Amino acid sequence: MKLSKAEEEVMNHLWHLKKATAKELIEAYEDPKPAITTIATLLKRMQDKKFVDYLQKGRSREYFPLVKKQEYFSKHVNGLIKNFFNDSASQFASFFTQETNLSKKELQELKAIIDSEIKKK
Amino acid sequence: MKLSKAEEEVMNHLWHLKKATAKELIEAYEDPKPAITTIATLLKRMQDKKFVDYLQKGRSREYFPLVKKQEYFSKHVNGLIKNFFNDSASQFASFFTQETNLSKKELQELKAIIDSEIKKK
DNA sequence: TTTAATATTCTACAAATGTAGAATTAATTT
DNA sequence: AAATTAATTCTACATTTGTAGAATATTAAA
Repeated sequence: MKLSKAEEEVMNHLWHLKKATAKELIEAYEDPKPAITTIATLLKRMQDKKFVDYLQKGRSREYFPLVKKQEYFSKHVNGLIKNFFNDSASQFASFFTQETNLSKKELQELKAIIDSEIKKK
Repeated sequence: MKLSKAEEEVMNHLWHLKKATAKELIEAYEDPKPAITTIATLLKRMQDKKFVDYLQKGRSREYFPLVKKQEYFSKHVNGLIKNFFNDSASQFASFFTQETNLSKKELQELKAIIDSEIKKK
């Protein structure tokens, strides 16, 4: 199961805030902010899909993520890789490295990360 | 503008084949293959969106991509990065490196690519 | 407690998507 | 030429998505 675009945006705010009410989520949006009922609808759908749950706090609900960004995202990336790069992560990686505009500094950082990953193997 | 999931799949086959008729595209699918009318619908929608065009070849049409995979994909990735990593490609990169299961060999290749990218800067 | 404010749910609806049968057109074979 | 086959277009329809007003319930303020 996957979140829709609009749901992903909610989720993203929620990951960031860790937990939040509908109202707080709206605040996280840029203008033009969506109607609160829109957020409510999305949250309900997300709950159906088991991506969030909530705790009743006073009169309102405090939603929280049921999946970690990492988890969600790694699945997402894997789908992407499968879809576009015939399941070759390294093909994707090299593409990525060449196409995104990483600065020299960022590339060096990335290299360091890769080095430490290599050491782990 | 973006392609839908199903359209992306057609596009992917098309990038691979370079050019193809609806029929040839279907062959590229795994079972259960979609109906040819489904492919036709998708191709027409993709044409409306200016992602493909065709040349009439005898009785049928030979479709070809109007956008390069690279182009399409780099936009796509950038959207993804923006969406999930607050526009930080390096954040995405390090995530990616740690989350996907690249082998030692692949990591070393990646490192080499990064090195050559660093040199270019 | 009447009223006002707030939160949540219902209902709605247009647009996009996935999917494909029916109809039509064009070419090929009898 | 008539019948068959193949390609393309039309039409259709169920789902999913984005969006939010109307209705309802709950709580706080007057």
